[in-house]
Amino acid sequence: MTIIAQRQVEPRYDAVAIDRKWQERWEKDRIYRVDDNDPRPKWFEMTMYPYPSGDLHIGHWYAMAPSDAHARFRRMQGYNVLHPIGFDAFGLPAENAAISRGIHPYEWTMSNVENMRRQLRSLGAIYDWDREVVCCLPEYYQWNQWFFIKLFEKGLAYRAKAPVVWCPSCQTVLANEQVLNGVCERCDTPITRRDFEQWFFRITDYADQLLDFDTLEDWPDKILTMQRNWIGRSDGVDIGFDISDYGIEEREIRTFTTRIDTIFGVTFIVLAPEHPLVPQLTSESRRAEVDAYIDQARAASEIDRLSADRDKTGVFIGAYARNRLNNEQVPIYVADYVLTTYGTGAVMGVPAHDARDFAFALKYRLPIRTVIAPIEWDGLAQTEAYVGVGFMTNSGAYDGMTNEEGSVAIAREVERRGWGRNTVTYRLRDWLISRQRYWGTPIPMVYCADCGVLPVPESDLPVLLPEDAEFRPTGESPLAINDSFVNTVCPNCGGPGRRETDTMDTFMDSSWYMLRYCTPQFSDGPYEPETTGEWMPVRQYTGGAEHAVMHLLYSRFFIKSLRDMGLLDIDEPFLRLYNQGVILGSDHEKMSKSRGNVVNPDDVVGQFGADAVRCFLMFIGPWDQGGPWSDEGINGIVRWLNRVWNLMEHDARELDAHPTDPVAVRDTQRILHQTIRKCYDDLDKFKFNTVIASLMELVNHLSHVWNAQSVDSATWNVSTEKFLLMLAPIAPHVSEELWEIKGHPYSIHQQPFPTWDEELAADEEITLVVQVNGRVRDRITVAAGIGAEDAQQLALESQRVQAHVDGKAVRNVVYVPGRLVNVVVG
RNA sequence: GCCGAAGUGGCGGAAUGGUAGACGCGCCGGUCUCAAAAACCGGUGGGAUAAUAUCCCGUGUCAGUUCGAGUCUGACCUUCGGCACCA
Repeated sequence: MTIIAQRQVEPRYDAVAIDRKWQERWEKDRIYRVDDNDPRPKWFEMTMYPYPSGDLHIGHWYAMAPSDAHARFRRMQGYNVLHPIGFDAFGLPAENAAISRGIHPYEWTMSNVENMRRQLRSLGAIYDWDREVVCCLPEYYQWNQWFFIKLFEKGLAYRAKAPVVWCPSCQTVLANEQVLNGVCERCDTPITRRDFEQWFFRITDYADQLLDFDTLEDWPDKILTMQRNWIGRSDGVDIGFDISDYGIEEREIRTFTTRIDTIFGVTFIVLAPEHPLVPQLTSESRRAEVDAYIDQARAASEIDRLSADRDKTGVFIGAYARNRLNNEQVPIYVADYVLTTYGTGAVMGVPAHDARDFAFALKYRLPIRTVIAPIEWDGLAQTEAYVGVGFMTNSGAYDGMTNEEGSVAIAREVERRGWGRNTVTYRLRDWLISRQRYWGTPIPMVYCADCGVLPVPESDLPVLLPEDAEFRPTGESPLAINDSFVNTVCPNCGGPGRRETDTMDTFMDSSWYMLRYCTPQFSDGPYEPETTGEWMPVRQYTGGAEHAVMHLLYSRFFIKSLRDMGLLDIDEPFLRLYNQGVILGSDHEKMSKSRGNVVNPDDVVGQFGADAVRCFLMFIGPWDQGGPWSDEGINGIVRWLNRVWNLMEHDARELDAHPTDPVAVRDTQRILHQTIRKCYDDLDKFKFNTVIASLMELVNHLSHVWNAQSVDSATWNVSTEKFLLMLAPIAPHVSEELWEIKGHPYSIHQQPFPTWDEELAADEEITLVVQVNGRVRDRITVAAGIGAEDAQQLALESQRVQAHVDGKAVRNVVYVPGRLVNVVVG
């Protein structure tokens, strides 16, 4: 034990026994069971479900405890609240654990789920366990398959070649996280890329709809910005450069540009290394060099390739393309800063007006021709790319126009001549669904030599994941070597067929799990439409900001596609979103075993009880900012709950033996009602840290009046009762126990949240700050409703103000009602 | 690199453009005790000063807007998060 641990404050009540007592009682009485037919308005509040990694981390508590407090608050506001929990149970870690420990992924996952269920129960949350969703079970994943087929039938699922990261030594596909500095994490072999036929969802068909956030009620601006940037809509022109001289099928290279106004400045063309025209256009004398370059480029990650810091590299392929606007022949290069996944995979190089092209031209000594003249241009050679506005120059008939005018005019001309067209490009790419792995939902498709690619008939679902599959890396996709799985019959002709052996991305599971929570036992479809329609959309979603662009975009796409298939009549899955931050170790670093700063929730809950841990996590700081755990800091919360316990144990009748001070009664009343108002507002906004701070202030005040015996028992009883109700959502066990001790009827969690009276919360007197030239010089106590003239007069009469005015002329007096007077002199 | 966020006492943090540092930790002093812990009471940004009088400085840096800036604007510095097969 460390010195700090010895100084730990202990609860003065048996926290563990109270936790257990009430968790069992609530379970027995099923007070958190959610009834679809409850007449109160429905409120669906979800927190992102956890991956069953093994043990509940304090980070899970940080995500779950405050969201439970918020959901409890909504319950106390009179809503029928659905606040469910489940497990995101497919995924790579189960397979890694299986490989390293020889346990089947199913067993590893389900034993983790079992353990985490127990740990999650210790939170004392309002989860209705009858609605738990575990998505690696066939009852769940069969509907992934059902949805996949629906999307396929709708034309939203298609197959195309796509590169995967490949380890040539292990002969297996790697996830990005299995690659460390360009080598395989298992065997240190440099990685390569291979093209596989894989399944995609056409999320790009929904790009513009996904950019429309109008029907969302409250999402953080930063998430909207990240989604907007991720989708990356660019308006520009798709324009062809003529290559008809080469006698190949393609007669032009299609490029995409947002700066068609700079087309007269094109001095080269760059193709992505993966561009299909590269092998066809490369001259024989350049082929060896080009091929070597492509091999090297394909090993690099996209992040590296796009890095502007990195030296631009490329190779001339020995071919030229003609710029139709000025009939110039420009050289064609292959370079890895151009990506095949964006635009057309080819760009026109305009070094004078694009920073990347400028760096490239400098390196390969390509001409740099200014075609947009900056205002007050000195005509000298450029030392960097000029991306601003200006006048068209060196641009034939367009010279003298502003570049905005030139842009419109050139685009019109290009379109008229049939050389190109106005178009929109997105950075967003289609959603790659296929994973060459075992532990996921089998993709329900069959390949027949005669009939082609066919979906498994609905009546044959689910396509079960075979239990006996070899999931260790062998160079093949795990399901591909399982003959009894692969071999099937064609659903069309009855002849031999082969099953698809890839599984689905786990983001498929999380794209619709909110629907399953509404009617989790329903067996005739993924969800029962009527009840689900009553709960959906989710009114409040909480989770980490790391899901800003993938999960949250995929589920939005999913719901919109279901709507368009007539399966559910809503536009968005989540109306409000709140992102909690990250809990750090007490050393302010991310928690990790190697740093030794990991906090085990079972340990601290066993020592202080669930409520102290819940409250401390909420008290650390603003929930969206995260913050460091502190072994010393939790003492403050334990001490506070002890003080609360003390106060609640007092016998209020003792107060009536002493004279009552009307000022103390009025102060108590006012502070109580101000606290209710503050808690109500701040709980609504997830500002738990200030909720607890204001409850502490109320407790401090109640301690003072108890010590002074200055209020009557009625005032005391009203105050303590309302205090406990405000404590209930954040500390459900202690508040329930004290509620019982004070003789109130079970359960505190079925009571409404207290309301405040504005008149009782109002201040009669306020402190008016008096400034001279913006510096505080005096504070005067005045009636709350004081008028401007009286306030200004009082301020000017102040001795301290007079000393600073010091005979100088008063030029202005600013009065902010209820706040301050600022006397401006000089 | 691109995109996003954040910088306030010894520490976590509070503050509709209007008293900077609420609340808590820690620390200091006191009460209680044989003693310690716990508990309770009081103090606690820095500096000048005999002073709880008064004055000056103070919210990453430098400018700006304003009667008034932690808060708004611009530039810069630092730290953190995401970047499409971790989920």
